[in-house]
Amino acid sequence: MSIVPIYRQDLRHPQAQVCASCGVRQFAIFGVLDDAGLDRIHAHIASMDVAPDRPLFSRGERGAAVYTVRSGVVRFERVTERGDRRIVRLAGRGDLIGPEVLLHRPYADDAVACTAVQLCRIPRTLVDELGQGETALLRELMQRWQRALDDAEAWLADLATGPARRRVLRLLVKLGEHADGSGLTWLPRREEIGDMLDMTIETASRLISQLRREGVLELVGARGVRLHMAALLQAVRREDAL
Amino acid sequence: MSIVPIYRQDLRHPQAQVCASCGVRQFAIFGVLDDAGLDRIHAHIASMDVAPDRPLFSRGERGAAVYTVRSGVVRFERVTERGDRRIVRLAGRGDLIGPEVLLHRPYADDAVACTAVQLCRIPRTLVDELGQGETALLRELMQRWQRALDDAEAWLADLATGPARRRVLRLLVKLGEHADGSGLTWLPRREEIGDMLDMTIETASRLISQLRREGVLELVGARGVRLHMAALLQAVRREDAL
DNA sequence: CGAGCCGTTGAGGGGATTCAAGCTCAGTGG
DNA sequence: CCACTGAGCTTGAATCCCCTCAACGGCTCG
Repeated sequence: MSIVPIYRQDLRHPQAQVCASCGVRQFAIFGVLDDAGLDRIHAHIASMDVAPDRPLFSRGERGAAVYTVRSGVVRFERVTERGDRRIVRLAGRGDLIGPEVLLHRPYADDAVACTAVQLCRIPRTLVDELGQGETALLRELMQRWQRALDDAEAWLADLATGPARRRVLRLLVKLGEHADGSGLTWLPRREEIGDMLDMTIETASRLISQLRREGVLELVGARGVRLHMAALLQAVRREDAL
Repeated sequence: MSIVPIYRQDLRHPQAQVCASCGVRQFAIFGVLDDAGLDRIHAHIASMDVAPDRPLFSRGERGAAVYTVRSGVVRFERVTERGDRRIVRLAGRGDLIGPEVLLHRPYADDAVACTAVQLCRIPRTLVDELGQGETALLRELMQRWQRALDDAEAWLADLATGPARRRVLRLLVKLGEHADGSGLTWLPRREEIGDMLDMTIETASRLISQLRREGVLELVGARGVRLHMAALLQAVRREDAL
């Protein structure tokens, strides 16, 4: 986990304009601030890289920062009382991670990088200060919260319902939302698919193989898939039509 | 759905001090306001009653109000693309319903009363105005959002995981949280249990009957249960211990 | 009293799990 | 260079849980 401070004092510094020109600025929490607002905060924000399968934080931990995802995919996990893992949500580019620390609460989930992940680390105190004056910032925060809630409910309705094949297909659709231009995206390990969809690794494997044979997807390397969206969407529709 | 305005101008009016003395005030969104703050808003807040199985609002509808639950249980539903209903969350006393309208968004779910429900109806514009000055109110709002998010994820981890018997047991535990003093609480119809736990009404019925025979619960009237918590919690533990 | 809804229970079949055996492939060290 | 190893993936066979289909009983209500 490497941390790089983002300097902006010296505008000629190569990283000087990182925040202002950040590609995800429009998606990120500080998108509502003008350049002057950014000037007040840039020095406190750090850029971070997290390697696949590395944890960002753990449930119960009392953190002092929230994060914005610049690139990559992060998963939120919980351990059920039976002792097995359940993945309850994914976050991608532009999503806010760990807003509960702004309320001085411990993190609600384990957060783990799925792919290589780039983050902006935002100290809690920074948001506390800004929140005094900037109502717009608070509104933006509420937007994020609502989006997360919506994602959670959609996950429940889409990925926790119906037979295994249907759940896998819907997961693929959701993974497709994080794909790059060519439809190439991250494919979880079979065990992770199992923890997302509440099924065994064998069932997950059988279904992925079956969909590969049907031409819905193509495995690319160890952790990659190329989704053939036409075939995928058709398969989903066929599944939903009874 | 009956609506009763809450007056406070005339302190001798029987409903005059409803807001100030409201039993759920500490749980509700305006708990952070002092009496002076309450004075500015009470005239705009209406008390509402909703009968069981009556809708509060529908997904996609552009509402102009949020609600606080004073008593009763409300469920949030979605219709999956396959066309069947999925209940994604419950809300009880003190919970905030429909905060997405504060962001000028349509309601995210269908909301339906499970039991008889008492609500406070709070117009969006009121929160908008207050939000300008009262940062404390915005913070309180964020608390609600985070709680809802946490509930949604807990629902996923608890009620969408594992074999049917386990899911029913955990649902009973969750329903027990909304119970009155004597352990008497609302029991969903078999069909509703099915929509919560993704199982058929037959499976739900079999398991409820089985638990009744085991002495975990007692049916009381059409929609009531008395939970025997000791036996229930023991059954849950036995389930989790493999 | 019949109609309709809701809940219960049974029998049979199907889909997912369990148990088990190979397979692929990257990394390691002889 | 290549066997060796282990983790992850695949596939098969048997079992079991849950769904499907079906019949029936209790209850309310017109």
